[in-house]
Amino acid sequence: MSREIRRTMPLLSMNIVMQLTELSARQIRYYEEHHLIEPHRTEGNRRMFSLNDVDTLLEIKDYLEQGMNMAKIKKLFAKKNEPVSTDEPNLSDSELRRIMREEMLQAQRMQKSSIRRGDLSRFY
Amino acid sequence: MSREIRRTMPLLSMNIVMQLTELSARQIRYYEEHHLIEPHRTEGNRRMFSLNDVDTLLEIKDYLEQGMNMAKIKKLFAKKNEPVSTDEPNLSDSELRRIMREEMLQAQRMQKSSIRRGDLSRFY
DNA sequence: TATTCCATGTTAGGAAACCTTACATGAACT
DNA sequence: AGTTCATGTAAGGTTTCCTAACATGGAATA
Repeated sequence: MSREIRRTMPLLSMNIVMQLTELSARQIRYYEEHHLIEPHRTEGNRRMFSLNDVDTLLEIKDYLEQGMNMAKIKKLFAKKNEPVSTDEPNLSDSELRRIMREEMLQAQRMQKSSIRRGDLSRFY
Repeated sequence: MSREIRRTMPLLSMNIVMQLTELSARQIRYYEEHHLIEPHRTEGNRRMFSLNDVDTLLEIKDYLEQGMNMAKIKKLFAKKNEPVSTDEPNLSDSELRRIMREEMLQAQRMQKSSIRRGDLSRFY
């Protein structure tokens, strides 16, 4: 399974994205308001983020820390996402999850070790 | 970030693990009771699973479908985590591939995907 | 300087998701 | 028939997340 697919699957809840990005929920929702990310929603309306969303958030964070404002960031992202456009077939969600499972099955994992809360942002 | 760390990070909530594994919450908790997985907990006592946990759950599921009971599965996992043995072939590879094939034929998940058309075209 | 704007904090009220515990059930053994 | 096993289900409680609204402090601007 390709890396890209893995990275676009909506796997992560708000809680964990806050930890991975060290952003507040308010900030994350604000950036969504500005259409910089568009997280998936569960049936119950909970946001579910992909790893790509996390990447984007980290990028936004970085730009803001550099003094860029939302308007500029928006333009920057607009340019980034512009060029490619074709009409391709869509894959169903179930297919995506199937692919995900496949990938996981192939992994040869041997041992677990637990990671303490708070370690995540350091490693990401 | 190393692969090991990626796979042991507790990123996933119950909800998404149920979807990835097609197991019920009851089942997942039951396997935890039997110490086959030990998901992390948030401060509020919510389970957070790693990709390795998902992997383990899929393995359990397969064994159960093959008619194995928990006692045997436990022993199997115990052996697996023992120091490496030189002779015996790894049967889980072919088994895993079998599950994969089975699951490919399956479908119908509940959640709609946030993955936009275009993201997958490069890979299919 | 005063005003407005921007990015974020905070609070409130409600809903969804998850928790544990306990009891129910049907299939497979004994 | 009784027991065990794996799972379902229900109840009652807690945590996490939601939206909406208002608050705020610093920057930009009039």
